[in-house]
Amino acid sequence: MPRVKRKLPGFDLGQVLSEVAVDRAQAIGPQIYDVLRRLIVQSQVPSGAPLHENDIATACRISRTPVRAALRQLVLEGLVTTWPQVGSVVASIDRAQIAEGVVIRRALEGEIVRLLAQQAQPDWQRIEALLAVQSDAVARGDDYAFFVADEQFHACLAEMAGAPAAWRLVQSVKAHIDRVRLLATRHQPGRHREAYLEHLAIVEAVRRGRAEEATREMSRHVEGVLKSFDVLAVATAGASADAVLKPAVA
Amino acid sequence: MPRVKRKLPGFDLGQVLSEVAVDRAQAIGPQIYDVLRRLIVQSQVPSGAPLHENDIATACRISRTPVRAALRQLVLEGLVTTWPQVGSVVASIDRAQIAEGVVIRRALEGEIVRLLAQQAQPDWQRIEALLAVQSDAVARGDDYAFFVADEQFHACLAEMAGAPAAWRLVQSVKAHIDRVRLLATRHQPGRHREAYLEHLAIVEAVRRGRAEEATREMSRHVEGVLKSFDVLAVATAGASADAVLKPAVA
DNA sequence: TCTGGCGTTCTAGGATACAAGTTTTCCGCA
DNA sequence: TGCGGAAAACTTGTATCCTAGAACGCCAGA
Repeated sequence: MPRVKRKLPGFDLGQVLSEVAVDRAQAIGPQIYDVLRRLIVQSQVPSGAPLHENDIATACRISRTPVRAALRQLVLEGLVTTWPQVGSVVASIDRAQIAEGVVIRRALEGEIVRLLAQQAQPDWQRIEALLAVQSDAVARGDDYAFFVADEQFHACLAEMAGAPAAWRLVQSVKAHIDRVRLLATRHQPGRHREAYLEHLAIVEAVRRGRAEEATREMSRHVEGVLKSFDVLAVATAGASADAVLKPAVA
Repeated sequence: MPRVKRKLPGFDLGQVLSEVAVDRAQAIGPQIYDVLRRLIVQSQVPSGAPLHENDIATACRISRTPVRAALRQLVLEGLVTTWPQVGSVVASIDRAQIAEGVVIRRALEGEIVRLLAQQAQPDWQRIEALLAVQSDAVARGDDYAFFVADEQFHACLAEMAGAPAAWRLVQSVKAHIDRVRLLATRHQPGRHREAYLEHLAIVEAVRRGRAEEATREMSRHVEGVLKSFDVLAVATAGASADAVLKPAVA
């Protein structure tokens, strides 16, 4: 079995990338990185899809050099797998990785809300505004809007806790987790309302200065993705030979 | 004032790199990354030293391509700063960054020992062996040997806890912390003995299954670097215009 | 039909060439 | 001597070319 398929049936990377407009006045590498990362996280480029440097370069009308830089960074994040002299593919999602991501987020974001509850003087207005956006997104059933607001909410907490580096680390594991969350969304109609309520609980605990409670609520919140994974595993079982999720037993 | 000095007085990168032997049978980029990272962490290439792609490439008898790959990765880790069209330098060390590194390590490694104390069946023989090496290094006053054994000790804990991704994240912040520790070593003659005793305390707590105690001991342990930073700040105050440490007020 | 070997084709890695932008240098000039 | 300012000499960023190695496909042989 080849490690990298030439083409993934029913998927055309060139078509997905054809609308990408690169700004030649800015550095190209980071732009390609941003585009590819977003496409992978939102599963517009599915697991196992080949990411050949040449294909991407020609689709975006640029050379391979900035494409290589972007792919290397995605490899470091674990979103892409590259086999030397063979090719690159979008990494598949396995449960162990998600589970460890949960451990990492629990540790880091738990610490973030603990710091917030203990010492910082949060900008409540900003948090309230983000919660309002989430509430609105839930009411409208706009999953993508909720996803964006959720990202901003967590980033806001980290920023107010004065932990920018911690947030960068969280982001690198959050990418994998978000892939699962976004894929599972349509199988979990009520999940976003749940997540919103968990956010409320976290904020309430922080507001009252209850560090331990805030940490506990954050743990519960980030652990939610494990359920999403299992829902997704059931929903996609046997759906396709090119499994989105890596089999539990490799 | 230039953002990147052409040359740092009293320092010759070419000389440091002249002994580097690249294995043309392996990928070159990762080799250069490893070399540069080690040189920076061990302060054999000091803060502020220029890292021009061409200099490195010619010194190692290779092209700029793999050098660029290595530098990009070091930039992501925060060990190198690159200004577009201007140049790259070894990043300076500032206290806020170290402090946040401590927070991150406390969160992640605290979680690691908590997991170990709660569930895992650690390989005590391996831990004991590493502790013995440390004890030996302390007795001989071999700072570098202790550094290596310390790295292995922490890596061992993470591995046994089944948290390889968490360990990778720890490593990325540990690099900055190690720079401080290694620089401060000669100003803190008893520090390694202290660190060894802290390791013992951590292991003892884990062995007894006392998760909270293990976490607390790990916190104390990783916080030690803040003292090292302050010792170093005093020792190097006014030592040089090209400060190793970034001034508290930028 | 299956299998094994060999040549073609494709891939990423590295080297080299060129472009765009910044810093330094140096010369005319007051 | 001090000061603009233009040009030279750097830098990193991008494009293109070459190469080693892996996978595919064809074909001969059983």
